[in-house]
Amino acid sequence: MPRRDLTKERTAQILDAFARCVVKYGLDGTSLEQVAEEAGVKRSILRHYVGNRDALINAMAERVVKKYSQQLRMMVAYLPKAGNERIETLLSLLFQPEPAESGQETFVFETLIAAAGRYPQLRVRLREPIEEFVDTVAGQLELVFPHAQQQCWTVACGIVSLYLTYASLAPLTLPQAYTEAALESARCLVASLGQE
Amino acid sequence: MPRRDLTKERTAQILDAFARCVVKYGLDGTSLEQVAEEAGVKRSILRHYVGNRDALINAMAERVVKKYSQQLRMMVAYLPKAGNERIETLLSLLFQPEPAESGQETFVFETLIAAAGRYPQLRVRLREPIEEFVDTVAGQLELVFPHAQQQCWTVACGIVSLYLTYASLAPLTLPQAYTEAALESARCLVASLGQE
DNA sequence: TAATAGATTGTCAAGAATGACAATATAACT
DNA sequence: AGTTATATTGTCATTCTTGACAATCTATTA
Repeated sequence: MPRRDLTKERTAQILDAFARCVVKYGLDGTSLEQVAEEAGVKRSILRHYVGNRDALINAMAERVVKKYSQQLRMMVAYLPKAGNERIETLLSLLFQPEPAESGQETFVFETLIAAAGRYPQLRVRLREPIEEFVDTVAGQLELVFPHAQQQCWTVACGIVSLYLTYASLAPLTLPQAYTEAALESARCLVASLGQE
Repeated sequence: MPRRDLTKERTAQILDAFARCVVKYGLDGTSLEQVAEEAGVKRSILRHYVGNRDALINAMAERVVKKYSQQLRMMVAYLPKAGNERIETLLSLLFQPEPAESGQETFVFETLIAAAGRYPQLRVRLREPIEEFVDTVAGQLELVFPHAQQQCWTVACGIVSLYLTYASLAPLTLPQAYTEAALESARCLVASLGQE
């Protein structure tokens, strides 16, 4: 007899709006009113479905983490099976010149990381996707370089680091040479695995 | 006949306080009142010497950029003269487990970068120290590997990227293994220069 | 069609943040 | 000691932000 439950839709709608606001005004620079307006709802609706600011931030972190994990899995699924090509494709996907829609995604992610110092709940929650990222890349490397798993993990760490900087410096709009250098460095790390 | 000009002292005092506040509450999460309190002055003083929020942010960016440049120069001056040792010392200085006082410094720097999207003045101003950082590292590498300057620059980009991630993930307090992996990756990049 | 649970809107009050400016105090110099 | 330029303090009005809650609307089902 009750009415259809809109919780999921509304929540998604609001969190997406929040993400866009974070890009525009910063995590602490956005008021709930702005988020509501961006989402096209009244602030009372926001309050009803998500709650206060803390709840909003936690919910968004949860959403970002899930999306990140999904994208990662999709990327791995998309890779060709041939060994060498597989790694090269992985790298070119990570360091493609247009992070496109993923750009906002990653920016929000980095913003949350930077805020982890003040929102301790985030610290715990955000470690996981980083570890997953590194482990996934390491796993792919091990497929091609089954000897020396230790070094695969180290290189994976390096690649992820390079990628994260590449993403976090995006707001500065540095010349493309920097991106290319990041990709080149990543290739260099991979190459080091084949030499011993 | 007038009174002594305190502009420099007060400004420094206020900007340092602002930096500490940014760590605690975020760039947009700190009110001018908080900054004033942290600095131990009235808000009117802050307004008198620095101005409104935009002026405060710009002034801090200026200060951070200068400090960064200084620290970089000091670090280079401190390096031993012997070629190989020189690079190794540089790396261990960058990736030392305790970024110590530099920790806050770098965090503020990254915060400003992340905000560059919303404060276009920052975008222009913050490119410079990044470029200087890369060029300086590249210069050091060229001392040891004078052939192939192109590759020195690429590797320098990689090292700086690794360092920045290492610094930006600090709020997550990841296991030390990640730091070590970053250092190891940096060494690996340097090693690649000696092989051709 | 009537009942119900949930969606949606509106409004109010308390508090925080900021900008502006008047007023006072004080060090330095003649 | 008096003058002067600057330091410092205090306060007011305006706007923004948020939390709370009452009131209304509407889809769904019996």
